[in-house]
Amino acid sequence: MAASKGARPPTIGDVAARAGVSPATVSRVMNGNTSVDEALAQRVRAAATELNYRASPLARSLVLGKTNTIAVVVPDLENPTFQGVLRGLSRSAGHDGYHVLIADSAESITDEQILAVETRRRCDGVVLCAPRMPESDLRALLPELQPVVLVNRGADSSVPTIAADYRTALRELLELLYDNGHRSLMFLAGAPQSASNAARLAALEEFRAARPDARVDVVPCGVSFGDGYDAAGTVATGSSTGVLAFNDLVAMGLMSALGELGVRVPQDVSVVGFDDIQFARYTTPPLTTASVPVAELGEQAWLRMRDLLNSRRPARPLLFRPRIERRGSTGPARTR
Amino acid sequence: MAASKGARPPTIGDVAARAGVSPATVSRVMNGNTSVDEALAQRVRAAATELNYRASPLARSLVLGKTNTIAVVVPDLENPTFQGVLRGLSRSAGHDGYHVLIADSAESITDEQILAVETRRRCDGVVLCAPRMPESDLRALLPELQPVVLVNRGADSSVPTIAADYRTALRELLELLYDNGHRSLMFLAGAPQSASNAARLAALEEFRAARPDARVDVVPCGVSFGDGYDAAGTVATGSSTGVLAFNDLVAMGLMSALGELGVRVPQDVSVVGFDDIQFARYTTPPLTTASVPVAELGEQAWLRMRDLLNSRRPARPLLFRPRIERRGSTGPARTR
DNA sequence: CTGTTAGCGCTTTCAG
DNA sequence: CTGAAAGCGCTAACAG
Repeated sequence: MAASKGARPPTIGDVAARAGVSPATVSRVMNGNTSVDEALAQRVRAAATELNYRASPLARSLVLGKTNTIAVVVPDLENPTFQGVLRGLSRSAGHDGYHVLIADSAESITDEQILAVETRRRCDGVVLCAPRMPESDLRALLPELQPVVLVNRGADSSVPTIAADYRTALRELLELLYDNGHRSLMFLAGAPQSASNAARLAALEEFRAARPDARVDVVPCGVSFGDGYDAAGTVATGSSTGVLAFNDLVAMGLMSALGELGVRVPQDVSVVGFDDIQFARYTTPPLTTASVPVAELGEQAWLRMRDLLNSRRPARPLLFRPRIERRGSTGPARTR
Repeated sequence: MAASKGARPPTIGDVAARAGVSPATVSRVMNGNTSVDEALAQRVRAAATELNYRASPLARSLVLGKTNTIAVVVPDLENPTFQGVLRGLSRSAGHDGYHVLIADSAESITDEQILAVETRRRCDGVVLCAPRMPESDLRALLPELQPVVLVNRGADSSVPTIAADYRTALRELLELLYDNGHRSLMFLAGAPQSASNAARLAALEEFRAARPDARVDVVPCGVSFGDGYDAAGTVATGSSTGVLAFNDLVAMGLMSALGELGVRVPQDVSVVGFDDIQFARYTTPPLTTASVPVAELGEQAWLRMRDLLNSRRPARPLLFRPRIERRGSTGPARTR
């Protein structure tokens, strides 16, 4: 048996002693350096196995100058988007032998920066999801964080970016409603300072320019289920026949409250969401939405990070084009 | 300005040189050791600020023998339960200045153990969520992982455990249906080997013993939306008036498919879920379920871990009693 | 091919 | 109160 009670883990010295060689030789064997006599190598491996030896990642990291760990900082672990990014990132990084340190800033924008810097020092790079961080703060932060990959948020071209094309997707959702005869639309906006909200507003502008006969009201709302629920009154009393929720959560909250108010979807009002979270296809009616492949975002973020870590030039910035999922929550416009 | 292009981070030596003191003194100042002359301390702090110096966590960890990091290993980051545990854990550990390393075993039971051991070495302890790991493997693993906290799974009393009381909660759901006149019940079972499935089956046994006039069929199903969806046929053609889904996901999938089949909930069949995930209250009809405070599970896991790390005797094992949320998906039994 | 030596960046006796 | 020196566990020249 190896480890007994409270025993400190065996060191490379222990293995060396047991195998009757120097620590350097043990190191060579453990790292697959072939320039070691096979007989010796055998002895070393045997000793290592008997002692259940594993090199201390800490010590290796210190001398190698790399931790084999990356950090991901997210504003909110409760948000399905970041959960998906984390999942994709964690899986693909793990696949390449990398570990993931997670930093949840709990929406605190000030903490976020400190957190990012502090976390950065414990690992080899950081994947940053910071949709609300002011542009200027971000610029100041980025150099300190390198290597860094940005998710769902642009910067100068010096830092790799993975993002979903919120603008184009919302534009397509607007067109979908328009094609169904809707001329009076309502957009339930998310966090005013967020990058993805800005992208959506840009889509609105494009749409207004292209479709002067349509009208789109912007109503401040929020990003959560409850926010959508609370917006039902505004929707019910308004004259819009089509509502674009900031995301699926908002759309689901809205539909739920609409149902209680006796407003029928899609007969009375069409509703579209955004993200295509796991539950969107199972609401009643199933939600029309733009499908954002969040796990792939995370996966691609890792691929970029991996390039950076290997001092390869990272692949070009990726702008995922969400797929429009047309389901039961949208239908022809009805005169109200 | 401090850091310029590609500059390596300043070391304690750099600060010492700039302040005209020894590294030891810098160390003392940075660690709040008061036995340093205030004038010197000022100079050191000034130098540190100018250089934007921060002690390398890596080097500190090596010499201090602690990383200020814990790991959490989960079988699946897609599962809302583990997402919640992670969230609660991350927030509360972060609050105490600890970092969280995440290991997603992607349901691979073999990898899980290797992953756990490997991850353990990079940090000070691990919170283990391993509902499917065979008992014997777990016992063998635990000593290597110490300090360790177990979530939703018991072990000998030597290791702190946080769990939800699945048995009692399912028992209460069974009684709820019984009290509504249901005598023919169906349980859609989850992963056969999982600890929480076993707890639910135990509840079934209790119920059968206490209510001999009721009948409960166990149907293998699964844990996901799709699994519930696929079970609708069995439910629709069966004679049960009440269905207990393994969890909310399954219940939602089931209700969705039931709707398509023209089976009304709760008029034709009552459905209960389990977990009370964020969306459960917004399904149509809203889902009756047992509310498991997943984030609190994570939070309490951290509290236990913190005790362990400070070599305090951890607080007693915690068994969260889920709260029954009675909503619209359950009603009086109907003769079928 | 293998051992010796010198660090990685920090903390901590131990002297002075 | 402060500095010199040793060492956390490992790897990477550099000799032999």
